[in-house]
Amino acid sequence: MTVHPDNSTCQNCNQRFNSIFCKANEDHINQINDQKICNVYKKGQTLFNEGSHPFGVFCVSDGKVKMSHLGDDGKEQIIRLVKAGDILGYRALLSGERYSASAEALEDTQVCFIPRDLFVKILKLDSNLAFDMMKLLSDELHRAEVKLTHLAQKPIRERLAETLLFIKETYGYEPDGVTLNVRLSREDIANLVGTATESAIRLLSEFKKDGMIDLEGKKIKIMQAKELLRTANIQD
Amino acid sequence: MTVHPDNSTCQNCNQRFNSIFCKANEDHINQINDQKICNVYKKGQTLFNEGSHPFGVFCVSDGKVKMSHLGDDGKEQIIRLVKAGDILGYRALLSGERYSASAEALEDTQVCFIPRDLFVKILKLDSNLAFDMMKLLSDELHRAEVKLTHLAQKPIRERLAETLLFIKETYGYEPDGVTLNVRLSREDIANLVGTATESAIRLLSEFKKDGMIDLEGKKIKIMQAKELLRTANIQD
DNA sequence: CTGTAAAAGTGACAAAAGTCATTTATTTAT
DNA sequence: ATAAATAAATGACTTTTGTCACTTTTACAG
Repeated sequence: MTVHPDNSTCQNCNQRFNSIFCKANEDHINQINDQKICNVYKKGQTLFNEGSHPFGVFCVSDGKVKMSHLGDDGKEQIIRLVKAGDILGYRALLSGERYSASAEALEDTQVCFIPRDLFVKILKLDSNLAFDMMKLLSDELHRAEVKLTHLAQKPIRERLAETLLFIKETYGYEPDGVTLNVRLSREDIANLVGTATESAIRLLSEFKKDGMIDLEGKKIKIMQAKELLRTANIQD
Repeated sequence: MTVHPDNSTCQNCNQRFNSIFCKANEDHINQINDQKICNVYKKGQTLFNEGSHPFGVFCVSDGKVKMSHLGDDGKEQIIRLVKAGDILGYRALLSGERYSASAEALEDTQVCFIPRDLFVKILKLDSNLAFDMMKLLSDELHRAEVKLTHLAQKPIRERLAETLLFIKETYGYEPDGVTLNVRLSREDIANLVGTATESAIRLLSEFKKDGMIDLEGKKIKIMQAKELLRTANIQD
């Protein structure tokens, strides 16, 4: 991971005006800056595990993280993809519960940890931040409810197409304008779609044969976004 | 529906200390009482529809409501069961979006409408309420994520057992101590489980044959909760 | 009441998706 | 650079679940 000297303070963080703290006042930003603990997680490393206690929230300044539940039979279900500027770990903290999901770095990722008490204090003092937090939770709830409905009602083919578009929305393209800007294993893709790895592999091959995508190892290129959207069959 | 004269003010509402407003101060309760608009919805009537604008939140003082998404192919997915003491309509309001779900009374239901501006104002002034709201959203998000995982990974038999236990948790039993205190159509049950109506019917019959439940029209009696729990195969 | 519509229930069949075994390719560590 | 481990791909097969057509039962309006 590149070292970002200008990035080591919250004031100069490249996500300063991109995160939920964008509207926070200088005083609060300074307090966060004083108490934050920065950390780099290598690809595959775990930020926290399902079942452990939350002691604060994580703020991602660079990198990518997946959050997942372990199903009752040990199969992973990915419930969220986290990008730079996002925070994570707030759900359990605000519920007053242990983590219900695990978080794992998808690539080398730079994260600042904000202690619980400070986060809660600022949330109490800054009602705008509290409203932004409620909006964030409401938006996530919406996403979860839509996903839940699609899992119950849509065939895997449509869900895979939707998932690819979702990855595009979340992480965007590489400079070439077609390659998804993240490397996911076929298993991760399957765990995002909610299907068996083999089924995901087969359908990806079909999508390639149909010319909608192109596959080069873990690189996925979106060749026909429109056709993919049609395949996803999204009406909302 | 029985008329509750003592129930017509928030101060005397039988859900006064059961709702999210239980810790609100007297002044705020008085303001809510002054501005609230009470209404009775008959069974089958709609409180609001997916796609329309939220102008406030609903507080249920008596009755039961289902909230559901319409899937892309027109099939309904029930995403929440609402009981007396619960509020509804807050998700869209806090997101600043239109309703993403519809709400329909499952039986005659008494509801108070709290205007948007008042709700937001009190939320801004009372940080405890704001935190309770964040907790509510976080809990709902957790529920949605668990449900999403189960939809992706568990067979319908397990999900139906889980759904019956969920209905029990939500609405409890009638005085006999075994009959679920709500009448749902087979279609509603299927839309809660996320399956075809015929599959739900078949499995309910199996559960009855196995002695776990008893069916009398729309009455469902839980005969062996433990066996049902084992069938649900829940590890968390 | 009683006819009509809606809901519940059933069977046969088709489609979708998962599982298992095996091969091939790609990483990774030494 | 190369062996070993891990991931991807593929085929055959099974299981699960959905669909359609139909019968029976229940609810309800006139």
